[in-house]
Amino acid sequence: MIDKTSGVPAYRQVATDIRAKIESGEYAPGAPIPSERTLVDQYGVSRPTIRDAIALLRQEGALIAEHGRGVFVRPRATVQRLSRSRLSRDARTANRGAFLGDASAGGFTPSTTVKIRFEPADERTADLLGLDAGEEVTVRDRVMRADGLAVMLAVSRLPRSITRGTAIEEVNTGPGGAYARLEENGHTLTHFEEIVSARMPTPEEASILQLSSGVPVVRVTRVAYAGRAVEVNDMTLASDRYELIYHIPAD
Amino acid sequence: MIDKTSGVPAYRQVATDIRAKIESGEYAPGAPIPSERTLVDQYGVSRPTIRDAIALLRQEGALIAEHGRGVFVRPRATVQRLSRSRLSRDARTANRGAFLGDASAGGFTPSTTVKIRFEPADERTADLLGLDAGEEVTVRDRVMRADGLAVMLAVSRLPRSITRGTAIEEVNTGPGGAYARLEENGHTLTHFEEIVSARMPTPEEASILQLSSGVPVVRVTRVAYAGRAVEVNDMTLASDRYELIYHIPAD
DNA sequence: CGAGCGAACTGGTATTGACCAGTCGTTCAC
DNA sequence: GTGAACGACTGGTCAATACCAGTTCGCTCG
Repeated sequence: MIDKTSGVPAYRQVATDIRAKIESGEYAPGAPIPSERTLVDQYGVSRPTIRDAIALLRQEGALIAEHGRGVFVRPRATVQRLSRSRLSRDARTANRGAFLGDASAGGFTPSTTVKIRFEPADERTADLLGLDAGEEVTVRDRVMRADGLAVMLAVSRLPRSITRGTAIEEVNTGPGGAYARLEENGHTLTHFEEIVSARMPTPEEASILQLSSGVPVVRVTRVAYAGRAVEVNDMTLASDRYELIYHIPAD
Repeated sequence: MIDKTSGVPAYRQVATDIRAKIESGEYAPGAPIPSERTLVDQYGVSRPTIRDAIALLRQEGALIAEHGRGVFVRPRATVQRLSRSRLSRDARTANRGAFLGDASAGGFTPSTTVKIRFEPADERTADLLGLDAGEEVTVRDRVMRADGLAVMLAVSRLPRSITRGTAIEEVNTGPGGAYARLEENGHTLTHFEEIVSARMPTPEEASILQLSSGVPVVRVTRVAYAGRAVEVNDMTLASDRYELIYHIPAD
């Protein structure tokens, strides 16, 4: 099965073979593959070599290992497809915020934990919000959960000068969320800008979001404008549980 | 340095220590960390253990290994920030297509390779384009490069019934790109929908995009509508070289 | 009959040792 | 002086082996 003269490392040959068996359906999604020691016999290589192959496939997200149970083909992702296309005023007034709007569309039970703090603006925040570095900002640090499972981390920063005395500085921002409170105080929202990227999670993020290894996070930075920039929201999403949907007019 | 009684695996303790030294600046971005064999002496563990620690940090994207040279702290990503906010008719008429529009905004030299083929629609394509499975579609398979470096793979599928006889079936679609040709033929574009996710690359994608390990890809599926769905474009982007920017009106 | 213990599996961690394969500086021959 | 070759580094691969830790299930004992 393994060609030692090909120049291709043995562990890669094993990984390629297992990958092919996953794609062909011989190893079905959710089903276990043979144990490491069985694969050692099958391929005639040592256990570290088999483990290198499995590590590669785990990094690709194709396999999931469970201590004491076995190694499994990653099941198809739960397509939660939380539509994030709507930051419309209608949606805001109907719900309590953007995430709760996603929730009612996605058919899951949402919950959030919020921590409020105040801090001086760092350079990036000051730049995005048009403040001087060091000006005080209100920070809303949130963990969003869907049916109990954390799916998103979000850190909002707003100039304290426009949140003072409003429910935005409270854990519960009230009906319509922080954006509704902004509009009530004369900051009529004009548009949003979202910058999307992806990277591997830090160990802390992986722990909070309970990410299996090989699953990246999507990073979204949303800047809300009401004439001026009024909010920077840095969101970190589990890429295997969240899809972003954008609606773009043609002209 | 390593506490063998703590219950925390040695390779994780080493990884945590190296990560701290990166964050503190003791190991600077772009600079090499000590060689594996030096770290073996420093931490008093075996080489495979050191390699496990380095593998973990490579997977997190914190380190880059270069055979024969050393292991380096990943330098800050080149923020190319190719704005992809514009699918407007104005931008189309001014350039040759969406990617070339990004290019003129980003200040780099673009190049593409295109392969055209025709095939029956698979189930997903048929579903998205509102076709019967098996109907013929035109497939435009492209590799986009910025200053010679591949940054995006894109596979567009359009019903052959609306591309027949147009430059969309040619390698060079002419001024304004495929979207301009569609509009010339009576398919006035109304809106686009983009579904964004992320995952780890397949080995083939990693090879074409020259991704270092630990760098995920962003997946964007764009559906273009002209009354009906007229195009499905599956794009794969190198997340360390591309940021997506979306502009969202407030109401 | 049921609860619990233990054997036999699973993957996880770690060691020692060996050799291959790139990179780069130095040295030696021309 | 210059260029080729060598040596001393670097990381990459692989083996054989040992023991730890979580899971599962069957057998035994109450």
